[in-house]
Amino acid sequence: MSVEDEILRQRLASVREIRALGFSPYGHRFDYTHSIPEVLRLWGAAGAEELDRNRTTLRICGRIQTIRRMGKAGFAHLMQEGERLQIYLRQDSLTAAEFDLYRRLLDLGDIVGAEGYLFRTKTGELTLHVGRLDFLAKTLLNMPEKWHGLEDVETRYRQRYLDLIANPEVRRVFLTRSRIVASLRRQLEERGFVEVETPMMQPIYGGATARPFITHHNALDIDLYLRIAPELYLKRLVIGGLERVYEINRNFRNEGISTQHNPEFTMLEFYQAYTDYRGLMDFSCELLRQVAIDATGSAEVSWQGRTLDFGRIRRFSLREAILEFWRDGPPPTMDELRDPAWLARRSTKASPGEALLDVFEQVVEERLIEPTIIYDYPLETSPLAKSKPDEPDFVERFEIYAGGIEIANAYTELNDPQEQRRRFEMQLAAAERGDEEAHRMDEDYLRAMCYGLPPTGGEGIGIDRLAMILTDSRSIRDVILFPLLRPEPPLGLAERLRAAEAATAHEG
RNA sequence: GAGCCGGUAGCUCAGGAGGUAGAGCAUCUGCCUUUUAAGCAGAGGGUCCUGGGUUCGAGUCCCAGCCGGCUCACCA
Repeated sequence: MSVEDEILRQRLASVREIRALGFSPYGHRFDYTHSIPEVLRLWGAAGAEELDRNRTTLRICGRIQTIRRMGKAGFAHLMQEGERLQIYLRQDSLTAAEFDLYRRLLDLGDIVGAEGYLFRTKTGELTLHVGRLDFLAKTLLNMPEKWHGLEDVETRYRQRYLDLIANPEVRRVFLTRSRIVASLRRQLEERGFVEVETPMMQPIYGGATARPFITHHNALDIDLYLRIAPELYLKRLVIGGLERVYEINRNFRNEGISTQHNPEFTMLEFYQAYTDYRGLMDFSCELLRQVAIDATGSAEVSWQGRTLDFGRIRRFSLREAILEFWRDGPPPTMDELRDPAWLARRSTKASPGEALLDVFEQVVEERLIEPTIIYDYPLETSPLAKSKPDEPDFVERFEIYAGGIEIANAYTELNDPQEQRRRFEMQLAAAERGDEEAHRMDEDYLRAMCYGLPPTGGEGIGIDRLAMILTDSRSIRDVILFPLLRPEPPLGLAERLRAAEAATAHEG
């Protein structure tokens, strides 16, 4: 018999004994007077005499993290909400059943409730002297090892609950992620933005360049696409008079998986009527500075051994950045960056604009460690952005980089329907040349634009990537609770549970 | 999709010139009423990822595959 099956049988035998002693192995409501973090906050600094003088009865609960049995007494640590408190149990303070429960039937990972009073041990640790012990939930499988936690990356992702139990820093990462989202919501709400939800299943996908997931609706007998972006729906809402809207939700892109890409990822998109990309740059700087403070306590964030200052976000135009960050010999001149022949020598891309962006991505992108705004992008790569009045081959668009990755993309929205029609037609031509990711013609969106989209600025912020930066995480999987993995083969657990149940039933 | 690295007990990991598989934690038994990586004494536990091949003999060498990680490509 394998170790796991042996443990399974032992634990199921314990379940029967716990019941026989009058406890419930899968308990019931437990009204604790204080959570463990509350206990630590209230009494963490209280001295031994003070605790003895003001002896109060508390009820606490949590998962058993360590247990040290010493004959007629012993200690355990209970873990709740990421913090732990020691409890002390002794034979002469408990009923026979309670002591038996503690002595023979508690395993690491079990969830218990305890009532008692606080004291300090010889070594000074705050500890609950238990007068009543309650059983709340049994663990049937071995918990991860206590010294090293859970290291196996695959298990950490597949069984995130174990990761959260065993690795306190993982818990902190996801709490920080939650604070990031809360901070963004609060800041947007304070400025009058309205949160909305737009379709995830779309008949025509758009708003980004990516391959989609396709699904099927049976009753309507139509294929639908999981959205690659909410952009076109949010702008319809701006047309409808929701002048400040935002959505924080999932996008789905049928592309490769990497440390920076998960097929489903979370995006904040917000639109503000009557502003432009300059206005959004200023807003973004405030937004990111405050998010950094709310998430980490400081606008200066440590990332992979460097310090990123979200209080001072640099700004370069795309072409300035190429000159600034050029490392491969003497930098080109601004005239060369404007010269299609020069660009064609530097990139295999079809058009000068695409080639310029290609050069930027080769030369600059990974060097943008410090938070940086890059603005003024080539028109060809931005089918939904308004062009610059004085430079029609470029659009009023910027991206924000930090840690060498793109975390935001924003532009002044194109609001001329005839120009939008021409851009769609350019995309169709690209699609005919074989560009799988080219934008589709979206006449329904064109119709909406024909009713008048006010001058508007719109921005998307990649929440997962922002969370990576603000939690010092190297992989997007470390900030997504359940990243996509290939499915596991069948576990055979139901069969093992059935066998163990049959075996212990015979013993009983 | 390509390259590199990895997969040994429930967990964390050693080991391996080819010759019956190791530690710590966890589990079980015994002792222990202020311990805290509790301690002490003993015991059980393995498809060394899978399938082929070479060999008297493969966990170790070779090939293929599976799963994962990293890098690159695509992308945000």
